[in-house]
Amino acid sequence: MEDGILRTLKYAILGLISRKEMSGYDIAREFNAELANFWHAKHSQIYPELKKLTEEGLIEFDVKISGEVLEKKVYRLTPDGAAAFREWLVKDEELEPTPKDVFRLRMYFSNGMQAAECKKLIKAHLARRLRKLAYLIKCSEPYQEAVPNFHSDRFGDYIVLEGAIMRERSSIDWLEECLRLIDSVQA
Amino acid sequence: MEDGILRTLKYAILGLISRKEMSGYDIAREFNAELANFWHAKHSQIYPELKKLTEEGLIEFDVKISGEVLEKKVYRLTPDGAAAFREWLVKDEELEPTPKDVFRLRMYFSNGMQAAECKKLIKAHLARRLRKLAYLIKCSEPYQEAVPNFHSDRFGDYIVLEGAIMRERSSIDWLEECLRLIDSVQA
DNA sequence: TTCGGCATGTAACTCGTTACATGATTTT
DNA sequence: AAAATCATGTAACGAGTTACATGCCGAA
Repeated sequence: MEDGILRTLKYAILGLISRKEMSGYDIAREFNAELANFWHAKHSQIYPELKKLTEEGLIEFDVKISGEVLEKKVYRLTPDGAAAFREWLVKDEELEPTPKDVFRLRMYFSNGMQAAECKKLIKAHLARRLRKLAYLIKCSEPYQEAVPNFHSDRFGDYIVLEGAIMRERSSIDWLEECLRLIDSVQA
Repeated sequence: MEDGILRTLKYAILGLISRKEMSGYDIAREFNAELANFWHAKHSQIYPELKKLTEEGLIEFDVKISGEVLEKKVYRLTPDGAAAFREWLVKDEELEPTPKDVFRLRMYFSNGMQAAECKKLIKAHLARRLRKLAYLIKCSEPYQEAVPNFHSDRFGDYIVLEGAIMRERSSIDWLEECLRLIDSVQA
């Protein structure tokens, strides 16, 4: 009974490395691309974690040289690492606490604003959400012709992207509903 | 130009106290009731924050006695505190990074599972989400007869609850879509 | 009288961010 | 020659959790 704490970054990294060999830099790049729609991490968190996972014997690396001298550590899973990842992957966990949302917190206190102020705030937020939605839809274009096969790793990419789009649309619907409610309800 | 860091807990507490006088215990209770749908905090974080806000001159308290000796610190905003809260409330901020989601992370790596395993995991998660949705709908019942007026503090309660319901439905739609996709797409 | 809820706090720890620090390689 | 990107790390701090620690009050 270890791992009372979650260490999700650990498994995110193991999962990425299980797909293909990667350096810390590569991992950081992934965490700031499409993956960022449900997980992210900075290199300052990644490098120490890679060191720790190496010490725990879950991953190992070879040093590759780019150009003349620049060193690059390319990591892969050990059998222990692959087993640890597998075990985590199929674990059925309780719902996490709802993530914090500063905008919703503001809306909770909306009675402290003028209706006009509040609507302005919502409209600005809505514009950002619409831009984000447009970006996500653009990302999903390559998948629209044919849904990837379940056993390819593009299947995971595809479903989480679809999820992000649905989540974004739901936020937008809510914001529009808020605007309607304010108009219909202010004294 | 202070507050480069966010200190959102600070404003969540100021906002709660602005509605009515509260003790640390009361605040902790709020943070684990309906409010938990977009913000939460434990008493171990709240008490030190209250101390800090008092030192900063944003809140002040009277000690009330319950029964014979039990002391209770009832906090209220100072004028400075009210001003600081107002300023934060109407601030238009950038979109936050998408919140982390362990379940979506697992789905991203779904090609590491058998289709049957994956569907089982999704169904278990779906059941939890449906329970949560039922709970949220129950919470929203008191508001259904008449939408609260914009200037009452029940308006904020109402719209964030509606938002939580819409978000939950969107998650559920996505999970059902995932199940359909797996069925339609496995080799 | 015991149990659940009221009430307040601190300590140790994990997780995550920003900033500090360095240097090589490729592209313009 | 400069700028962007590749590449790896550490230090200091802020945010949040779990566990420790104490004690009162009201109801069954």
